[in-house]
Amino acid sequence: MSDLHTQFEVYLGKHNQRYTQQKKDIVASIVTQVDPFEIETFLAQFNKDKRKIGRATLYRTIKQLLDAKLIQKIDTGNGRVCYKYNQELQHHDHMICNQCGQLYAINIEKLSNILNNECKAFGFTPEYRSLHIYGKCSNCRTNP
Amino acid sequence: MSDLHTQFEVYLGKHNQRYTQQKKDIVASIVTQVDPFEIETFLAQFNKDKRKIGRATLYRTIKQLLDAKLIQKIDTGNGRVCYKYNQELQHHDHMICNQCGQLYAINIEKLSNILNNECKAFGFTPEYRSLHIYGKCSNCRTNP
DNA sequence: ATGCGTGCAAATACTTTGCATGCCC
DNA sequence: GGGCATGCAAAGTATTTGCACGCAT
Repeated sequence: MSDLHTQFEVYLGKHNQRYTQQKKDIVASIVTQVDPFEIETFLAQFNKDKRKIGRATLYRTIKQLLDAKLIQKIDTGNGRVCYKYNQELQHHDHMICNQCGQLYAINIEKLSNILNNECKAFGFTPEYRSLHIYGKCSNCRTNP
Repeated sequence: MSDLHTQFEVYLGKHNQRYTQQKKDIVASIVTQVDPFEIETFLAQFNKDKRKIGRATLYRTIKQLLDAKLIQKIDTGNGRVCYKYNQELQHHDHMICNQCGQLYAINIEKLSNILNNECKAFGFTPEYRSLHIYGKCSNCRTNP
């Protein structure tokens, strides 16, 4: 049983929603997707091997997974959209190279404390964060 | 002359694109938009007062502004999309309430230093960042 | 039996593109 | 005059929704 299953089950439980067979199938398929996937491709591939599933159901499940922050929506900027399994839920901090597009996960110890304090001072209760730093990685700086 | 004009002009110059009257009009209108705006609303409002502008031109300009990181695309998650002027290019830090969707800008002094140091240690040259903290704002916590 | 979840199809929203025309260098 | 930018309309893509039906409690 992969983590995604468990995490999604917890989420659904909290929201009084059922973990149906369709949702289980979708999740099982998502964990096998290494790269970001598009809805139509996913659907086609899914309906070829497995029991059929409706587009609406997929979108509804995707929406819940997004809400649970278990997957991520990626807007490619050319009118296409894809979704990606958020493998490391604990690492929301990333450096992204503007040149080669490579994504590096970082883990800044002190950050959580600082941010929690800031939020507290504001009366805001933090639950989740996403930090993206864009720039140039060492590779691209030395071999432009 | 607002900053956005200048910054966009620089961007267009770098990319050998012209800063046409239409683009100037669009930019002039964007800087007056306090809140995130939707394309259709923007277009309707625009074409009421000012010289007419085509939807395609707006989208093409929006794309360039996005690429220049001068505006930001926001996916509300209910099938609607809006765009927002990145007022303070230095301030990308926001708290976003998961319940009411309200966006609060924050300014954490120490953050830039810490992040710069982290990146430096990694050989990464930072240029721009976006920090989003999701949670619950004080309003929604007291009036759920 | 009740109610949530599903699947279909239609509706809606968003974005890009081909092409003719216009404008700037 | 050449070439990029615009505007229109149409095409393409993405996502939501109404409704009837099914399945689990």
